[in-house]
Amino acid sequence: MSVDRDQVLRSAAALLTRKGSATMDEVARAAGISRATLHRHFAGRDALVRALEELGIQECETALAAARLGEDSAEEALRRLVKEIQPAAGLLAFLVTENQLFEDDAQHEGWSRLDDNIGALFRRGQESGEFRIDLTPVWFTEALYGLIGAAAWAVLDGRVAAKDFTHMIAELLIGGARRRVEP
Amino acid sequence: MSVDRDQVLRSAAALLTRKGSATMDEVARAAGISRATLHRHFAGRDALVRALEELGIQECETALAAARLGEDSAEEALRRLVKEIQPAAGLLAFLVTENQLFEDDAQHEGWSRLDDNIGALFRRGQESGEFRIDLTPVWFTEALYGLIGAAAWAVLDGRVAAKDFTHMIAELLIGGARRRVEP
DNA sequence: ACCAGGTGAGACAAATTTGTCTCACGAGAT
DNA sequence: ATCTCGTGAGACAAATTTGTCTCACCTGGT
Repeated sequence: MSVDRDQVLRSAAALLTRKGSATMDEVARAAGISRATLHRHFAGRDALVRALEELGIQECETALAAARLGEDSAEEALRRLVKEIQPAAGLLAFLVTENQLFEDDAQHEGWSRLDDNIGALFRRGQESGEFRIDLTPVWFTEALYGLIGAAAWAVLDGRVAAKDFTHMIAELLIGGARRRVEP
Repeated sequence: MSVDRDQVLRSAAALLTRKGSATMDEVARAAGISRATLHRHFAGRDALVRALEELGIQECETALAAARLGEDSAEEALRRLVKEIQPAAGLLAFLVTENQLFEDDAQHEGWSRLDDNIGALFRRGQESGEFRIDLTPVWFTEALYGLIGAAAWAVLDGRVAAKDFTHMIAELLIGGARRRVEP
């Protein structure tokens, strides 16, 4: 029976998210295949990580497209983005810790495209008066990534409920911790 | 001349934050010492990581003590905490990615102590009416760690200015992205 | 001058991981 | 029934990393 490449990547992501130092053998066993087969599909560990990077970027781009960042208010668009990106959160949490991907000067073009699109969303929110202007869109973007990673880890460890994922991130990012006075 | 153990740990943290897969040889060279000397001070890679964990916990505890989390408003205390914890941010960013530290059931007791203290701060803010109650103290705590890590990485990559560290984290965490209407 | 302690450089074996290969097996197609 | 393709299992060498050891050197104190 032929191996489902996508399923292998997803189980690899799940394992590597928990244990970034997992060997090719462990990755193979986690996917339920032999190391030989894993090597037939991915030339080596580098190729595997690169494939995971591709998958992560692709899932993020899908999420961005589905979130229609240019429509409605920036706040609503941001909530949609967080909701749509949740399935990719675990993979994303792994990729951001894989600093091997960023240590060489030539990082994947997909990340800058994503950064630009998300940054543009925050900029739109600032220009429309929704968002504060004393924090930069770049920081908002980085903070979004950081919160997604933190939430993914907290869910994995069982410290917070998975169903609260979207609410936790979006509410904190948009409204912060301060109690809002009823209008 | 005797080696400054603390300085070795700090340079190791700086290197491992950028490249988590650095070998003992690279760590030694980064510290300006030989691999033999590095081994004389830290029995192996595990011992080195554990020592970094100890250092990180200790620095966080120092920061917590200096921030006097029980005094003034929770918001003011939180701002002090972020400010005091900034020197440990890089080390912290490395430690949270070192999931080796958490994969065994017996994690360092120091982390739970820190979590408890920080969680208590957020709970105090909720009970005093400063902070919203639809997000849990646990999530606030995780989000703080996530934002600290994200900020540390962004500063390392030059995407944001180091001098904005405290302001970025505290403002986003406390006030969120939404523009506040003048009272 | 002498000594003691700490260090650097290098050699070495052991352990681990990786990449490649061969061979046998089994499911599905013809 | 036969063929073919993909897979599992295992062997194997190469590369990497680690841990340990020895020896020479240097510096500070006596």
